[in-house]
This record gives sequence, structure tokens and C-alpha cells, in this order.
Amino acid sequence: MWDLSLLGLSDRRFKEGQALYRSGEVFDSVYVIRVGFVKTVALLEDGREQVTGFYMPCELFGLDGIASGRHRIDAVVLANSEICVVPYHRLKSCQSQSRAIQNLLNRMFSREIVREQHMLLMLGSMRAEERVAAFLLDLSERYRELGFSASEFMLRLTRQEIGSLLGLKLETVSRIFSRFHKSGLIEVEGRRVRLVNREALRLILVQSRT
Amino acid sequence: MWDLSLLGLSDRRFKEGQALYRSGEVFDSVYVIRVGFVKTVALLEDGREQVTGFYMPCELFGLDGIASGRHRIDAVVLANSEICVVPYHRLKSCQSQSRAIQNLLNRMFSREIVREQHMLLMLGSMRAEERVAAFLLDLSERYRELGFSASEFMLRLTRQEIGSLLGLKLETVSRIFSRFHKSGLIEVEGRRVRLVNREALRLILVQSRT
DNA sequence: CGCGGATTTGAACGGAGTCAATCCGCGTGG
DNA sequence: CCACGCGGATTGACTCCGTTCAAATCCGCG
Repeated sequence: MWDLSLLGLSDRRFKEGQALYRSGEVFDSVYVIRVGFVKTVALLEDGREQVTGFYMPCELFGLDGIASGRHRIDAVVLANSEICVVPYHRLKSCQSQSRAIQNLLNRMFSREIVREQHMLLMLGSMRAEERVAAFLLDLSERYRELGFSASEFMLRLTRQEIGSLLGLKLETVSRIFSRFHKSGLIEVEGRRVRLVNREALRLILVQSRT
Repeated sequence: MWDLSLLGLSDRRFKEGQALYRSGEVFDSVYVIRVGFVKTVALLEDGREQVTGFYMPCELFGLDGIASGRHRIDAVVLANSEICVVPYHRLKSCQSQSRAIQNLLNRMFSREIVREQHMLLMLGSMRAEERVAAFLLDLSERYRELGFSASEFMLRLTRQEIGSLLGLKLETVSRIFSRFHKSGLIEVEGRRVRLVNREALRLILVQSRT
């Protein structure tokens, strides 16, 4: 697993709604979540915005800034969080001293690329219900990896934010949650979700259409 | 610019339609295009597919395999191409010997992440016309960087493939090309495109809607 | 020439968006 | 303690953009 404790860095606390960085700011550090949740948001010049990532504890983000030396998106914490801020120069020196760190970092980079590819596949090829099903199953899996329940968990995002992440409108997300509930696939109350019939959810993804 | 000539690797030739790697195959190497064009394609279990990337000379791809040791998508050459195949173990040893290479590789990783974020923004937030305009302007810019004309170039992709890349159907792409043509924004014949009014194309992206 | 794949174009459909009303939960202040 | 306000969520009715289906044309190539 991801552990930079050898860097001897301490975590910093952030409050809900606080921005870790904003698009256009000089890139300085990458981030690892210890406790809490973060979303990344890409902005269009006319004000439209798109949630491009949702990050959970132990996950690394902020890598977008390396290419140009400036961040290209915003990162906003979704709840009071503890986040390990890793200055990029520290990371680089570690990287050159330890092949293990080097390989680990390469895998982290690659994992982020794969994550985004999944998102592209979703946004480009899936229907609304499929996206929501994929989203729920992905969350479930990630909570499981963290040692939490895979069948009952909290959405840390509003319907609006979920919609943005999935390329849908909030009303659509809400409607699909209701539909899934009526079909006995999930139970929802507010942001608390319980996956009642995981197999059926997965079927929504697998079954080819016409 | 991207140059791994110090690795002393020679290029290999590939024929149109040939796959450099397929989803599920063991990851071994990354690739740099010398001459030619490559698309990457993500697959859904039911057969649907999504073009996730279109790569031009000097561009690096194949990084998705590092995370899990297996490729997660297909890479297919679009024309007879010369491609530099860089075994990952070679890359790693270079990386540990030279900080310059290490930093360069980090930036390449990051660039790929940023590229995918742009695609996410497109697929999640843009309307069909905006996506096509953004696609054309992106191509134009990349041809310019390669020293080719920024205003007249060849699409290496079919309407089908462009549609897949943009999350649209081929008919929609075709219609929008026609519409742009009628509005005097571009000239199209087959896969040859000329940007007649770049400013107007850019306006399509910038102008906020209602 | 003639075939097959790519492209264009039209007509009709439908899934997700838009607009609007209502509800709900929660914190805040009278 | 309760009224109020406010942002988030739900639901319905209607719209519209992009898809689907279909037909015609183009074009490269054996």
C-alpha cells in the first residue's frame, strides 16, 4: 500500500470546502489523503465545471501539476480531512534514492491514468443507468479495500457532484436512485446507500443492449 | 522534447491495423511514435468500445500497463508506422541513473493525466458541436507543434473513430462537419480538413450557453 | 467494372435535459 | 421552543439534442 511515512511528513488538517489548490496556481506538492475525501474539479472558461475525480483515504492526487508546473484543476476537500502534503522536490529526491519508491510512484501514476480511462469509457459509452451502477460498484469496492462495509456506505458527494462526475444532471441521478430503489437494487436515504442486490447492479453493466 | 535516443533502441515498423498490445496482455514496454499514428481503445464486456486516445509522432503511450502489469486497453496503429518500443526495465534503469530522465518521465506521466482530464471535461460537459470544435483545434495545435500546417491537415481517424473518441455517433460527427462547412468554419473533403475560421471555432467553445 | 467500407443526409424516436413545484433536514435566530 | 430560511433532493411535464434506422452516394481498390 501507499506509505510515505518514511518521508517524515506530518499531516495537515483541512476544513470542508477548503481548496487544496486551484487551477492556475503554481504546482508545489502532491497529496495523500489520511482521513477524509477530496474532489477534483475541471473548469471551462464559461463557468461550467466537471468533477474529474473523487479521492478517498490512502489515495494520491495532484499529479496533474507536474507536466506544466501549474495545476490545471481545483482540488476541494469534502469533509474535515487530514491530508499529507508531499512537496514535489522531496518526492523527487526520494525517488532518485530508492528504486522501490521510484517503482511505487510509477505505479501510482499509472493507476491514475487507468482510473481516468475508466471514466472516459463511462462517459463515452455508457447510458445513465450504467454509469450510476458503475459508480456505486466502484465506491463499494473502494470502501471494501479500506476495510469498511462494501454494501453500506455514505456518499460524500451531493447529487449535483455525482452528476457532474458521471456527466449527468442531478435530477437524472436522483431519478435513477429512485428507480434502483423501486427495483430493489439499493436502499437510499439521503447520502446513505445500501447495496441490496449487487449482482443485479453488475448485470446492468454487463448485459449488452439490443 | 521527448528523446530516448540515448537508450540506443531502434524503431520497429508496424502495419496499418496491427495491434501493439491488447487488453489483458502482460505489460512489457512503453512506446514512442516516430512516424505514424496510433489509437488506444477501451473495451466493455458486451463489445462496445471507446477510443480513449489518439497519438501522434513524438508522443508516448502504453503507460496504463504499469499499474497492474497488464494492459487495460488495446493500442492499434492507424497507418504504417515506425514506433520505438521501450522495454520498461530499460526505462526504469535509465530513470534511476539520470535525474533528467526521471523528471522527464514524471512530466510525461503527468501530461497523459492532463490529456485525459481534458477528455473527461469534453465528454462530461460539452455539447456535440463543442466537442468537435475542441477536437479540431487540438489536432491543429498538435500538428503545429510537429512543424506541420496548423490550418490544413489529415484526419487519421474515420468518422466512426472520431465519434467514439468524442462520445458521439458517426452520423453526428458527419452532420457537424457539414454544418461547420456550411457556416464557413472549415472545409472538408474526406479526411482532409482545412480550418477556415479558427476564431469562430474557438468561439463555439468559449461562448457560454444561456 | 463492381464490390465493400466509409460518408452523407433525411425522418422519426427517445433518453436525458430543462423547468418548475414541492418536500425534506437542519441550523439559526427570534 | 418553534418559525423560518436555505440548500439539497425528489418528482412531474415537457422539450430537444443526439441517436437510430434507412437510403443513397462516394471512393479506393482488386
